[in-house]
Amino acid sequence: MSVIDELRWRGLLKDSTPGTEEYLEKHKVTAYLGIDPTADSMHVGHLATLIVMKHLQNYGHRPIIVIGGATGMVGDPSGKDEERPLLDEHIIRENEKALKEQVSRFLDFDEAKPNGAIMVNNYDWTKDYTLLGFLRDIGKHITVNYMMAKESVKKRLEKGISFTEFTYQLLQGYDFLYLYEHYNCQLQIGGSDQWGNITTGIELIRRKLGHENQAFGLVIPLITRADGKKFGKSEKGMNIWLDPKRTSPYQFYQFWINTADVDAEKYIKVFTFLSEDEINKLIEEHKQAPHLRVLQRRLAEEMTRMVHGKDELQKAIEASSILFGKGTKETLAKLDEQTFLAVFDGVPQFEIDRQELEQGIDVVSLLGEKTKVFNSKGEVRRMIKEGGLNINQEKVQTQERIVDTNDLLNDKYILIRKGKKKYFIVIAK
RNA sequence: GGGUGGGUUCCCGAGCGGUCAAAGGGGCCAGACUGUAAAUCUGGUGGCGUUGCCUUCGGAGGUUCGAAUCCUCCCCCACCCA
Repeated sequence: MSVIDELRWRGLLKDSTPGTEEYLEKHKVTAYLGIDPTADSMHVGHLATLIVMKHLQNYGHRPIIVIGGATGMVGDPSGKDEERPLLDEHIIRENEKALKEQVSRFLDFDEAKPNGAIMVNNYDWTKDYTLLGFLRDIGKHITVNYMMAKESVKKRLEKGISFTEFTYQLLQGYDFLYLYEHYNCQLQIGGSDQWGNITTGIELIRRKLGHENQAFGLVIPLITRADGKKFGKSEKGMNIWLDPKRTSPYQFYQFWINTADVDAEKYIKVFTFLSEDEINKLIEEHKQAPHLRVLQRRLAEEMTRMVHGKDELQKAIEASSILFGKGTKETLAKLDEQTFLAVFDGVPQFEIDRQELEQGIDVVSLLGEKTKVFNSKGEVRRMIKEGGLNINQEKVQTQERIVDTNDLLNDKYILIRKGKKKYFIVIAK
């Protein structure tokens, strides 16, 4: 099987420029993927293209990760309705460092291997380029007509697009040209929104270096959700990050566990490296007994292990079974402090004065006033009335419920649950 | 610069002197059912000392016993004309 076939059955191939498949079958190439250093961590939205890079590497091709230090300073209009804020150099450098570390978890950066991955920053070859030089060497080869025809530009003509963002595709096109010349990089990978930028690069290589120079592009489809919501966000719309400091491994695991059935079938192909046979077996198994959710479990396992490692995966599974399995007041009380904190890592925490607790406080003022777990007392009352409030896994029956030091777990914590799966911790200080 | 239509609670949007904490929809929250799913159904969705009181309808003033609703000025948005 060729790498293209592999990507195709996995649903990772949306489109590629003519001749890509044939070329990849006959040659080992160098392929590049650009990542914007807009944050100091990637999120699950970055995963799909990164995984394509890994597949390429597995098939003997060499991946280059390009940190968009320069392009990030300009801003890509693709898929954006409005002008983007610019990033300054200091932030970009900081972010680059963090991203480097993350990517090396996925790709093999072993320099000794012919297809060892490398990482570069386009700021390094762009920063000293003079305006005149750029206009003469690069701008001369591409017509404005060509640039205006791009979807990303066309969409913005009504609303307005700055010259800076208009130029973006040339800048990214130049990256491809530079990499082609210096790293023999012939393939660019991207999301489908990158098609326009990628083809500009290919066009630039051909026009500047001549027709015998072949470069290719390959884009993956937008990863969607069956319910139409944007993939890669938590219920609250927060990004699911790869950095455990931003999204705890437990939350990360839960993100995948909560995948809808139809999506799970799709995602397990896209995001894991399991074989086609194995995946088909899992899908079959899932259809036999959907309530066991083997697909979601396996997906969450594979992803958490890939991103956070075996130990963190184990902890996430344990935490989940305590929270969603037979979690009772008794099992909670048995947890030692360290395990408790690990399980509830990332759960919002609130503090309460210990002395007040010794006297006993009614739930309503504790949660609605003293700690602000809830926005108002009215909200707490409402929640109790609806039967959606639990303290240490026991349902709160009445508004008069008094909370005192007897409710403390490990003599320190009170576990609040709202609804089925929203947790809060109150800490006695 | 001229004109017209607008700015209402998280969002859209009704209200156009009292019966307005403000219809309806969306979203969100909870409950039932379930598989930590989907769909469906039910309830909730400004605050508080909750038969009541307080704050809210772009901003500031004013008229009135009483204003989201009327008047004045100002700010902002959309469209049209120059």
